[in-house]
Amino acid sequence: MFKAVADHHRRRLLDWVARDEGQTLTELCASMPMSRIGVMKHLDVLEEAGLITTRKVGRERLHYLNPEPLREIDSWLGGYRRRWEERMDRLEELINRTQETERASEKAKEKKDAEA
Amino acid sequence: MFKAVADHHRRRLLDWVARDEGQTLTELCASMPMSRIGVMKHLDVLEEAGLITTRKVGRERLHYLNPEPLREIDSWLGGYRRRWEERMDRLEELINRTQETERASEKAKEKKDAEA
DNA sequence: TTGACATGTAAGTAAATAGTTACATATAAT
DNA sequence: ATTATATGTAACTATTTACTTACATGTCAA
Repeated sequence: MFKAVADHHRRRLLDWVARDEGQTLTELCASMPMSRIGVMKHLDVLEEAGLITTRKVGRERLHYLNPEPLREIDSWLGGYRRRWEERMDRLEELINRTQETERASEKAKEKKDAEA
Repeated sequence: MFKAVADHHRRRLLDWVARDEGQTLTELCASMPMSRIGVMKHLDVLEEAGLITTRKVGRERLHYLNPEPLREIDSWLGGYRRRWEERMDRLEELINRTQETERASEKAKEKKDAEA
């Protein structure tokens, strides 16, 4: 599943399906820079991963999104979300400290200017 | 980058690095079911993707986490998070309706029992 | 029913991936 | 100085991936 969305072509396809559900194969092909078969195979991979479902209507195949499996990625990411927030906090703190230093040296300069 | 974490061995390695930063190559190897070179190559991929950084100290190489690039995955996922919550809501609603129906038929049964 | 259109299957290919063994180098410890 | 430890590099192999072209089937529409 992770591998299914690791490919940027497949992510684009999934985004496309999500934006407008019920598209046919040929409609989806139009947005991709490759042969119909290539697109079909990517869609097969997405379906295999459970990220899209298909329904056959007459001679065409319609594609629908199933976002469910993506929760797995989300929950894996969960543990790391904390980490980059921590980093962000540290960075913010650093910026604050830098600004304090700047303010301090500015004040010193003002004082010096006043003395002169 | 997506491809770097698409592999479950690499995800495990990354989790391992995250849990205890500053581990050496051989320490990390201990947790993996493959040769040292195999592990090294996976770590190289993770480093290439910017997910870990390394520092050489003496004869050993220490590994540190950099969670930053994972934000890209998080933000890509963002658009879909809404989707599965919607689905969840619909499901909940369905459950509520079902329970109402059950309550209704239960009441009907009570009434019938009372009549009898 | 015949032609056009949408999809499906088979088979082949070039390149990337995931792993290996064998050997080389650099540093620490005795 | 020698030996053991930690890492690095090279070269090779098997499998998977990401495509392709050529052909087959199924369905709509005139």
